[in-house]
Amino acid sequence: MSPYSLMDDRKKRILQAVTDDYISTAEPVGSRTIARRYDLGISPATIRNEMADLEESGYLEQPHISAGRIPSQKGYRFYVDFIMQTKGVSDEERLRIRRRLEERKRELDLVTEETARILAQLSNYAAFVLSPVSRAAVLKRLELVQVDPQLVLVILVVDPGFVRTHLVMTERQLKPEQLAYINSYLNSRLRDIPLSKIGVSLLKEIAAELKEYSNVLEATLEAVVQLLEHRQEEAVVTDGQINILEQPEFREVESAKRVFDLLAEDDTVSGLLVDTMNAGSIRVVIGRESPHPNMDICSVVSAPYVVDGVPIGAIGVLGPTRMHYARVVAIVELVACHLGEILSKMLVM
Amino acid sequence: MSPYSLMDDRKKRILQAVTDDYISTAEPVGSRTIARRYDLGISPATIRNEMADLEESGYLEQPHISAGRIPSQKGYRFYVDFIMQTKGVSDEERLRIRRRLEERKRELDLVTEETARILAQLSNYAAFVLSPVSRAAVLKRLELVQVDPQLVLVILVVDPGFVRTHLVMTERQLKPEQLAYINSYLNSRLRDIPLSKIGVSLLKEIAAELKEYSNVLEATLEAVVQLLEHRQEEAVVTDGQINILEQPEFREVESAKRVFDLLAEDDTVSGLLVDTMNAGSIRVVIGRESPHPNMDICSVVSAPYVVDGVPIGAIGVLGPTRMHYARVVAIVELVACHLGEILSKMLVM
DNA sequence: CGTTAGCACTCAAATGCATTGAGTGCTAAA
DNA sequence: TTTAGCACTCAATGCATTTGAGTGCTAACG
Repeated sequence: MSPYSLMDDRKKRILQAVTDDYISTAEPVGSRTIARRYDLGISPATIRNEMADLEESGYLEQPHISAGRIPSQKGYRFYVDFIMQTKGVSDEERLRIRRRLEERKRELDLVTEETARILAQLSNYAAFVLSPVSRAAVLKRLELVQVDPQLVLVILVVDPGFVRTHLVMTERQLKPEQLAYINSYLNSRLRDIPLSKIGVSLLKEIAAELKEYSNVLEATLEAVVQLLEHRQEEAVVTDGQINILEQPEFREVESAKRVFDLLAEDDTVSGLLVDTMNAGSIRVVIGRESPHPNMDICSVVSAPYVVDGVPIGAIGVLGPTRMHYARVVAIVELVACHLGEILSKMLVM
Repeated sequence: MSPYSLMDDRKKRILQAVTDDYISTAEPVGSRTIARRYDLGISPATIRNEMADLEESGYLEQPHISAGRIPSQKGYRFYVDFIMQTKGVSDEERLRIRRRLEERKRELDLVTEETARILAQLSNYAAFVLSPVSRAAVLKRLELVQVDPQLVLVILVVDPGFVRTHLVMTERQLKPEQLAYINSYLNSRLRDIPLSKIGVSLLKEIAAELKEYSNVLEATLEAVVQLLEHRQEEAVVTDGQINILEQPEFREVESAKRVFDLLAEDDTVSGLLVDTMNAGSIRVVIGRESPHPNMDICSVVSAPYVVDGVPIGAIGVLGPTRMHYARVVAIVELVACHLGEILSKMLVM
């Protein structure tokens, strides 16, 4: 028997009322309150009966016997899936989002940072952005520049969208012709190769072919590996952690600390975002639905962003389980959409 | 009359006992406790009398009339200036610091991040690092590389120690000779010029001289300005904010939030570090000695780090006024010293 | 038969009050 | 000058009481 078969329309409206009210007040909601505040045309007694049913089937729970009800995990889940209507974002806000992103269009890092900031400000929760990684990303160019008798600058240009540099010490200075030769050789071997194909083995092969320059090359190629890895590490940008402290459920420092710990472990957050990216659609993870123990008191709304129909990253908002889902879902969806559009302009180059 | 004239040796020892005890327990200290825990050879009554004197002259205060004493701001100041002995750091720790820094020696950003992390871990407070900026920094090289028909990569190499890149859109593709010409011209004008001298006026002048390429140059030079500014913004790296939540004085979320707000405003922290760098020596700022209102419940220990005798940056630790000054001062001094040494190896190139 | 009113019941939170204990200042004795 | 003794203060603690919002159950109502 599906659990939802028990859910008639009136129960739905009551669950909605309880959830809406609890989301905005953070106080358990009683039957009287609902009868007063929401015009359902039924008496507190009837509401009590319905609430008892809802509790029995697991959508509501009582912190203690003589308190009002609050939504359970299952209740939030039902609310998110079948009840709430995502709240439209005002045109003005929409415009502001777009404008702020446009302004930062120049550099990829800045766009992701700005996105995180926008999300945090709009949602009033903590926000994070997984930087765009493209499976199709290719090494566009690899350049060595002698900047000093003993220093070579390695420049990696990756398409779509980022540039990394690294300084390498060399023992002897290379002549310009030598450098030019190495450059053109490296580019002939590596240009337009997908990053995923560039591994230690390929690089070793190249080093062997150019072994007269092994001196420079070893360090250089090691740097290449590092740079490509380093990018992965850096992939998550966070903002708005402070907002966590505004939430009444985190008034006790203990619980706040658990959330901060959660945010500090990059793995957890980035894993979640990667999952969302792969899933390819907006996701709402409520409390213990996530395996992570510190997540039990939190929910996360996350969405991938898409360029040319391919998800290349994801964004997310983390708040208490009592999260303003309707609004946050709308915001996350909207921001993800704008971000995708902006990036598609930037990355198609 | 100097306030210190009243401070005989016994008073000093009592102030030390009170401060040490309060620093480790976070509880107001009474005369009995001191008599028991510290072997001063005097009775609680005597201690009471001395404490009354110390309170009168402003070194101690009472949270309420029937509680023990805690050090006042002035008390901490005296403790820091005249009483405490900075606590040696174990050789093992010393070695670990050095090794961790050595590992990250490759890239400047990584060194500052690692430094912040080390400081936070050792001190158990929040830590920050002002990235090295050298007044003597010069633009070592400015290179334009065509990476795509419509994209030019601007590379800035600054000595000492960092590289920035930026992508610029161009309307038409430049021929290699043209690019080479621009490159060599720009380098002839800008190479080895101190960053502080590179302003809008100089760049405008150059743009005028090369006005046949104004198309590319405008965007490029604008990017140069942005990059040099952007570096300033990014200058402070922070770590260990979570440690703040461990401190009993921040158990109330309100006060924790004030500190987080403080840390979130980059200006405050970076201003403080810049001051320290300019001052050229270790500084301890206690509570309201700082003008910033949210600092009243905090203290900061900060020290410049020095390359070739010149302070080029600063590091700092922020904790509650009840900070473990002796230990933190030792740590900050030590880390600053190691950082300076590591950087001098990196930057002299 | 679903809905509502009434009522007894529950329990967290707030309130009031006495107790405890760590701490103080003052005074007088050592 | 130091210390012992003593009266005093006051935050914190514990405990009983009250309050009030909320519930479940039952019986009456349309």
